[in-house]
Amino acid sequence: MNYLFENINARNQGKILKLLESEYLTLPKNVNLFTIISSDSFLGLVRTGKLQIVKNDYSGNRTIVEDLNENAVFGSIITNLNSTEYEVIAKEETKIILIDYNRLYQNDYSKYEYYNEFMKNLLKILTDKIEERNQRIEILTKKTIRNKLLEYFKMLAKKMGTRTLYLPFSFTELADYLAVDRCAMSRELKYMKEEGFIKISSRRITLMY
Amino acid sequence: MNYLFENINARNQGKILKLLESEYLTLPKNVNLFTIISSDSFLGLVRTGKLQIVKNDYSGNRTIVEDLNENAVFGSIITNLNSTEYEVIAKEETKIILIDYNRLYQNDYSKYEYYNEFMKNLLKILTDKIEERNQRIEILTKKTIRNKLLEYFKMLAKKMGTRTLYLPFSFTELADYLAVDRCAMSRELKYMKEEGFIKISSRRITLMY
DNA sequence: AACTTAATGTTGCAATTGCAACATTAATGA
DNA sequence: TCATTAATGTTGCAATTGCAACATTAAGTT
Repeated sequence: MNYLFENINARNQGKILKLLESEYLTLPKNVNLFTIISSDSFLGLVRTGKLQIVKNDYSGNRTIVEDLNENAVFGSIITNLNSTEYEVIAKEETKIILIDYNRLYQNDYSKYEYYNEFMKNLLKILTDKIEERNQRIEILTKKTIRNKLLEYFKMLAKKMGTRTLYLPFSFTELADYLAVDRCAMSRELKYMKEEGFIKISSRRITLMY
Repeated sequence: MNYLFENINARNQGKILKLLESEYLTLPKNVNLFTIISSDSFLGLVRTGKLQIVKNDYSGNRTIVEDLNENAVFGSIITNLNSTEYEVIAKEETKIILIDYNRLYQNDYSKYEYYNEFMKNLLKILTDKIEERNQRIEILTKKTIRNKLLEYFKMLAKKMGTRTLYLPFSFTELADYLAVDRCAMSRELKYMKEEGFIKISSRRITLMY
């Protein structure tokens, strides 16, 4: 995964963080970031731990918008957090850095040679995010649960380079990701097993085609 | 819409374009960019005209991936074009600039004060693209055609600030965008009209709720 | 270990949808 | 203008799906 401070030494990292008025924060497990801060105009970086961006819509549904691990970048620049519907939850104790992103645009830092490197890194990260979204759209565009599953498996298998893949999340979360009813998905997976298309043992799935 | 050369004067624009080994191209109407060039590692900018990125999948389906108007930015940085499945078609005579995007990452241009501005602009554009994708995902995640339509209308109405909105594309394309069967969508729109939810006259839609 | 909560599996049934086939209207171009 | 192509509208029907309700198993907590 691309890292925001790739090719920037510790000293210059420090300078950038100071320049951008960033702050360090430690989120205890299960705590929502917005119970600690109120602004959403930041660019966040996960230093250690895991976060989850969760949306609670008006009808009480809870959806995972994004899973964030070490080095992941988040914030309104990527996902609109500008609404009380969103929570940023620490899945375990998590250390983050928050950068005031208005400052990214306000000033001209071109005199600092390392700042350009930083911008290039950020660019790569955003490109990855777009790719991620495109992939999900590609999947959501399929018309049947089976085709969504197959597209998703294909993508994972390609990423891993094998016909055996490990789901990065639970079946409940997978159903969410594919935007289908969990029970209907469970049924479809059963059919696919019965037809010999796939083998499943817990989160390991083997493609037989 | 954000523009790649916002706040950069013509002279510096020229310098950037030279620095990045960009080239000018004019695409005649209905011509596919990839019949003219073969590389896909460019960052494209539409100067005048209209482009459409179209995907032809293995089963012969043709989908519009993206509509690009004046000042729009495109390329593999945003949509993966690395496959013969994709076409970049000019809907009318279109003038574009192609920038070799490997050069964006390879060199350090921080000594050029305007380059930083350019990177900031690019950042904003990518942020917009992510937002666009997030919006579509939000819509595709709805489980019924009606809810997809309502979410889409809501979004458009919000953008326009009125309860009357103009579809930016045809119903056939809308069905594509929502990833539903056109006929089924047409039926659902009929029901919504009958129930007094909306009024439709050609591409103008009025929300009655 | 005992308890609680979350995840998974299963199924009947009604609602929604895709598909196919066709009619009608609008847009395009020679 | 006339012809051709594209877009839209309509509907029956079968397939797919969401929903609800419940059983079972796994995971997490004290």
